[in-house]
Amino acid sequence: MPSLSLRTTDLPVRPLLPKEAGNSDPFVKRLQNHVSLTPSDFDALRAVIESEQPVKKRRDLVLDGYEFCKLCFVKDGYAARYKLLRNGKRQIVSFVLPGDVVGLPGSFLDRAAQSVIAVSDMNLRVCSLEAFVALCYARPQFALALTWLAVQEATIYAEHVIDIGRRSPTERLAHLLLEIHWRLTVIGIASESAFDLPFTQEMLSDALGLSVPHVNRTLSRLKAEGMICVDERHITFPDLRAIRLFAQFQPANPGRVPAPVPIRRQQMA
Amino acid sequence: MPSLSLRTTDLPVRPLLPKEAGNSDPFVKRLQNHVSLTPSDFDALRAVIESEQPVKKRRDLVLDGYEFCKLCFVKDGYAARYKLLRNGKRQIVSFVLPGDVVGLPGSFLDRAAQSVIAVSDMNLRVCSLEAFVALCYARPQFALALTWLAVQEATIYAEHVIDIGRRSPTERLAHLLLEIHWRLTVIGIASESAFDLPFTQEMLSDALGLSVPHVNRTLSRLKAEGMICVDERHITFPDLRAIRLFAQFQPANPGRVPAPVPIRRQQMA
DNA sequence: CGAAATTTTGATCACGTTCAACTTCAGTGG
DNA sequence: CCACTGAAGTTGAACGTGATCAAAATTTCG
Repeated sequence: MPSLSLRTTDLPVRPLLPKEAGNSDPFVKRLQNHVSLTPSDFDALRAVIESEQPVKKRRDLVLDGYEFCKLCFVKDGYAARYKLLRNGKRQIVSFVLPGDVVGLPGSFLDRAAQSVIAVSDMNLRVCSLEAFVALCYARPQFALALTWLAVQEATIYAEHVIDIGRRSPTERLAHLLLEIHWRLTVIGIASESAFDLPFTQEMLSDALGLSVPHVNRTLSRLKAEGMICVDERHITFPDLRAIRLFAQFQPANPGRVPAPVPIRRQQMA
Repeated sequence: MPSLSLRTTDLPVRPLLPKEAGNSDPFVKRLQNHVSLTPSDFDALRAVIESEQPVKKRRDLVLDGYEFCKLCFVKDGYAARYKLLRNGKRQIVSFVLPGDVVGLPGSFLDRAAQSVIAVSDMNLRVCSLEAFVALCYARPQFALALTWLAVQEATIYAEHVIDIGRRSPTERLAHLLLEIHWRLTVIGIASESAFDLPFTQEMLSDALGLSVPHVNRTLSRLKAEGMICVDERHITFPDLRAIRLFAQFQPANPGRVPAPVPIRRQQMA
């Protein structure tokens, strides 16, 4: 059984959230999609980060059923949230990309409801939930940004429910590929109509509720119909609009948090 | 096409969040599962509520693709979040129970990603997202409570993904019934091992990604195996532990928000 | 290089959909 | 009071999709 939790004392502390973090760090980038952060906010955020953790491919980061109370901001690398069932089947609930938070939602529950496994080598920035909550009390914009992230998470899950429940296998796969592409675009590591798929067909099948052979055939079908081109793991959409229409994909855009208007002025409006 | 949004001027304003709200209102009850609220907090919450809205059965509260920027706290009644697909199929993403928030997650996006329809007559307490956010800036505990609610929402969705993706129809249906039972228990309108199901088999089928006849047969199967008893819409679990084990149902318990420790003391710990 | 993981292809079959008919029941108006 | 309507639940027969199992081809990695 893989070890339960990250031991934050494993490694010497490295430079955390370097000065140019505003531009480079994918988590910060996502925060800034929702709220404006002052230099002082950056300092405060930097202060709650305990350590930077490298993680090896195939390591479990969170284990279903165990308590986990860290927030890990993914600096780079990929992971998957999944649940193993009694019958041996596995359902992948969502893919974790750079800028995502491992421990959202797991760390908010008394015990995690799913496991999270690294599907590539990763680098995480770790902080305790307690410290982050303290930050939220001091600077409510972080609490609101966190709400927005949680909402975005929920929205993605909702689309997965729709995919698996009622979309045909081709639509389903197309939709998932478009989702991944979109999320990679947001953090700036995909071009406008192509991306490198970091997941195997087995993972796709466990995410889509299909069998591996069927995912393979469905992938071929998308290729044959000219909706995608595949070279190794590099996926290109020859006509992005067309495939988005086909899969009914709408990028879910959680807007910005309304500005912190003083209550008094707001009541006048 | 049903009308887009609640017009908050339709009706004279009724008494909002009555004094005994602390005990009776299901939304307040859920908030208090996560944070402690002072009388002053109650006043502030009451102040952001614009109106109380009755809604008729079968009315759409939110329409997929349109902007919606209210938060509606469900006082009583039931609703369903769903998406209509091109092929005419419908996927229900989640059921909305008393104490839930219509507009979570819809109102946080530039345009709602799903529709919400009332499946019974309902009563809602409405406030604007903007006003609630202002409240969150002034009193961060509301922002954190909101985060916790969003996380809980995401957790429920994740279970739906697992249901639909990899659980057998019987497990799936059992799991959904247990989820509804559990959520009704939390707000105090279900007994320990029985509840009144507010949804039709057609809705269950659209939530589970199954056909209506199959839901019917699956329901019969659960009855035949003695896992549930059904009288009209009243469901009883003769052996709650057994069926929870069978469906691998774990009530997801989003704990309390860590107390607002002053930063200084926290660093000493 | 050898071993393991991943992708690809094929044949068979079970499960759940589809379609259709029928029942029951509540509400409504003649 | 009864006929009519529409919603909800129930049952059966036929069909098709996608799972399952198996094996080979290919790639990745230690």
